[in-house]
Amino acid sequence: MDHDLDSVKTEAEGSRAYHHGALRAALIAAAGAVIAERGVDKFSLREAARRAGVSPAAPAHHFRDARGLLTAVATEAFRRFGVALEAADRGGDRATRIRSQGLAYVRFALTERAGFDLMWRYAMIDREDPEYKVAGNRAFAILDRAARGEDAPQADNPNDAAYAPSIACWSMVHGFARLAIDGAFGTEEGAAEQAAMALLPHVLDHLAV
Amino acid sequence: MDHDLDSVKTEAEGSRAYHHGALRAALIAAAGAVIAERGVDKFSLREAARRAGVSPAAPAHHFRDARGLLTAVATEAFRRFGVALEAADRGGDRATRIRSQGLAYVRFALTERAGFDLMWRYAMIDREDPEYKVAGNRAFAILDRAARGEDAPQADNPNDAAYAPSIACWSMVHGFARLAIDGAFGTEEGAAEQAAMALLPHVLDHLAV
DNA sequence: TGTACATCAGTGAACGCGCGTTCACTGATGTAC
DNA sequence: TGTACATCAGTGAACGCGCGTTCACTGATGTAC
Repeated sequence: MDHDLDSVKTEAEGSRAYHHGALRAALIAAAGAVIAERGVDKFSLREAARRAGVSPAAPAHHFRDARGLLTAVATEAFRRFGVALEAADRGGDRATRIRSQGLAYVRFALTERAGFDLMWRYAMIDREDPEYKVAGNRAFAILDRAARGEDAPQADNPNDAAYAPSIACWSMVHGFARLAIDGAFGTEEGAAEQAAMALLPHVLDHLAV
Repeated sequence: MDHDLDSVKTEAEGSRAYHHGALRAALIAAAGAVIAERGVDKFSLREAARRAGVSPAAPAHHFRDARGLLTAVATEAFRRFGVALEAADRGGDRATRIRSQGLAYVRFALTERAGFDLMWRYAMIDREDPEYKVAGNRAFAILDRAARGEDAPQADNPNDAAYAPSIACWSMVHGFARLAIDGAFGTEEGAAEQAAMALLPHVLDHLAV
């Protein structure tokens, strides 16, 4: 959770004049806050600048454009995502690890909805950005190690059928998370979380690896 | 596939003056074409009106506002979706039916990406619209009958654990479809389709019902 | 069958909005000598 | 240690844009008598 604007700003306190000091980080935090509050669709670069206490032209010195900033936000989200998956994994047999990571996957999606949304919104970010790709691949690798075991052979082609067990896990938890977020289990406040608690453990029982 | 603007327009040809004759249908078709071409995010009511050959104020006579039009588009997409699932189901045992519908689910998502996207974009549509809800529930019921068998008991609460087998299927195919659409299996032209062909059958092997 | 008139389905101009980006600029920083 | 100056990181005004919706209107349709 890094949407904490104040903490970022405080770091730079004192140099409260022309030079912000940590504007790059502050803009990423502000942009995260904007999408968390208004939704990914309603993001605006001006609003992010406004929240960072800076003129609308300032972001251009740190990010090429709005897409560049959002790509950085998505990359950070992917990193936190990887960390969350890793932290949830307490070892054990494959079935156990898959359950732990699966629950963490959905928990992250529901907790950081906006970030999770953005991570996959390729219309708004630059998927070819190297840092974004690294963060994404790293998250998948963590999931893959749990699903196929620590020393499963790595195929050359990422679409190799050998990855089917991992992709099956991934698909199921990703689908569940998306359905929950998108209101398939109810649109009322908290419905997604409730459905996750009531249904996810049983749903994961139907995953055969 | 109903994004065929011309066919709708042709119906009304002759009365080429003030009254369009079938503007409601034409607007739905035009809006479908807009999102198919530019993506859901880039939809614009004015553009849809333009394509239907009508002034930007005209849609207001048939739909409350932009959201109303998009809700109608999403509803139509959900209907076609249900039809596609039903058509794919050639009977057989549960495993067979699940495979058939699962393949159809992903095929629909990849073929009608924009419509599929919109169906779940609750920021852009009115999820409480009765027709939308009916179309959505109907599609789920079709999937549910295949996954749990024709005469499985219906629970009162749609989040009842009894539905776990259906929601497991749903999650897996939905997740796979989303990942494919969102470029997780490659961002090049046709990568999603190729991944679906190469991976989906193996992925579905990991579904235990 | 003809006519008056209400209703319906359009027009097109105008509104105000917030957006992303560009521009010429200026203040602060840091480095070379 | 002091100073000149290049570079960096900001400003704020302005640009043009396309949008959704509103408005007063008008032409076509259909219905009551």
